[in-house]
Formats: sequence, C-alpha cells, structure tokens
Amino acid sequence: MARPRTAARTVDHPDLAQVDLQQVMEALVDPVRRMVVSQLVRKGEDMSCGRFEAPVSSSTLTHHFNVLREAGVIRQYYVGVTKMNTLRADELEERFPGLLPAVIAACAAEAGAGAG
Amino acid sequence: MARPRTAARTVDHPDLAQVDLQQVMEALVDPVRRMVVSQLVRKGEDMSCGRFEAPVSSSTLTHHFNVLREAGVIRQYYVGVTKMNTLRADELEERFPGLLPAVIAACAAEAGAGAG
DNA sequence: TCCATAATACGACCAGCGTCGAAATAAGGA
DNA sequence: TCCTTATTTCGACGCTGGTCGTATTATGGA
Repeated sequence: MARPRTAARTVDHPDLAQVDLQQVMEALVDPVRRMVVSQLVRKGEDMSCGRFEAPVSSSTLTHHFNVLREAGVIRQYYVGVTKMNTLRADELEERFPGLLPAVIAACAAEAGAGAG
Repeated sequence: MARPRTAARTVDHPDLAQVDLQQVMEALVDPVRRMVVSQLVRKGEDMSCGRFEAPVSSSTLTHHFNVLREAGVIRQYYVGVTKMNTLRADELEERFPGLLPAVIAACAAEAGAGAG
C-alpha cells in the first residue's frame, strides 16, 4: 500500500496575526508552560516533547504543548516517532514586541536567584 | 474623642522584591485588570476606584484592585472618601524589566486595532 | 509481522477564580 | 446627628482549567 514515508502527521499552527494578547497571556501564566519555554531557550535548539523536565504526567504535558502551540508560542513538527518543539520567538516579537523576552528574562532571573 | 482627621485607613503594599513572576502574571492575565492598568496609563494620573470603566460590579472591581495591589502592580491610598490608584511602573520595571511596558503596549495596540 | 517507544485522546475529578448581591463600614457635609 | 457617597466584606455559585490514568494511535526497527 506504500504508506507515505515522511510527515504523515501534520500539525496546525495559527497565524500570529489572529492570536490575541489574552491567549498569549493565558499560555504564559502557567508555570509548567513557562518551564517549557525556558528550557527551549536554555537548550538553544529544538527539543522533542519527551526531553522536557516538568513535574506533571506526559498526558498533561501534551495538553500544555497544545496550549502553547495554539497561542502561537511554539511550533511543532514530527520527526519520525518524536515531535519536536521550537519557539516562535521572532514572529511573537513582531506581534507583541518585548513580551516574550521580558517573561523569559524574568524566568531566568528567578531560576538564577533560586539556585544561588 | 478627637478622631484623627486624616488617613485613618491604611493600605499594605508588598515590597517588590518579595513579589514573584507568577503573581504578576496572574495579576495581568485577567482582562478586567489589564483594563484597569490601561486606563491608569491612558489618563496619566492617579484615579479613584470609582472612575474606572469595567463590565463588572463594584465589589468585583474591589477584588481586582486587591489582586493588582498584592502583586505590586498598583499602589493605593485614601483621599477622604475615595481611594486612589497609581501604577508602580518604575518599581516594577526594576523588578521585571520590560514586562509591564510590553503588556501595556500590547493592550494599546489591540485597543487601537479594535477602534480602527 | 510483531514489538517497543513516543505521543495523543478521552473521560473524570477537583481546586481556584471571577462573579454577584446584600449588608457593613468610613468619611464628609447638611 | 442624619444622610449620602465610596468602598469593602462576606458568602455563595458556576465555570474553567490543570491534573491524572487508561486506552489508543503512529512510527521505526527486529
């Protein structure tokens, strides 16, 4: 039957123009979701869902990825069995200038203070 | 009994150093509370509680003022019968650089787009 | 073809939050 | 002293959202 070899599963992403501030704020208000964003920033590379550290079950984590994706904060794509995640930092910067960097900086500052 | 003539009622405000990002994000995630912040910015002067426009009852509005105050976003003080509100913008900027301005700008942009 | 791994879907539960109205409090003025 | 205005307190209610466990799907490799 020659199943397609690549990218059978697709993911929908919103155009940033149709995302409003409320959605982004709701996405970023959850501490687990900010952990996801922070880890993406810290690693500096795309990460599969399974590589994130968070104090919740994997099904809950899936939910958080969905919220982040629907708010335009992350982009997801499949690579074989795994699903990769990347920040939509540039697009978000254009839509809501300074917002994501400020949140990221605050996260980093708190993480640093906590570890000091 | 010579009751004190001024400022009998006092208000407690947190030191910004003891406010964490979670608190500020939770304060700013509510649209009514962002309306309060936006109106303070737009007017450019301290406003009494009764002057704000919001689609909720006054008792609900009192609740929102409390949340904003406890998160260090606004400062409140009594003037006679009324209670005044002012943004703690400078202090907040020192604690979480860029956060409040980014949110305010996003609010203004959406308000402008909506009115256009 | 079968199995192991990665991630999702689904249903359920529970806590927290925003909301209201009514009653209470505080200040100022008549 | 009484009344009016501004704001708060309190209790109640409903809804949303984060959480979990289990079952399911998709992919790649043996």
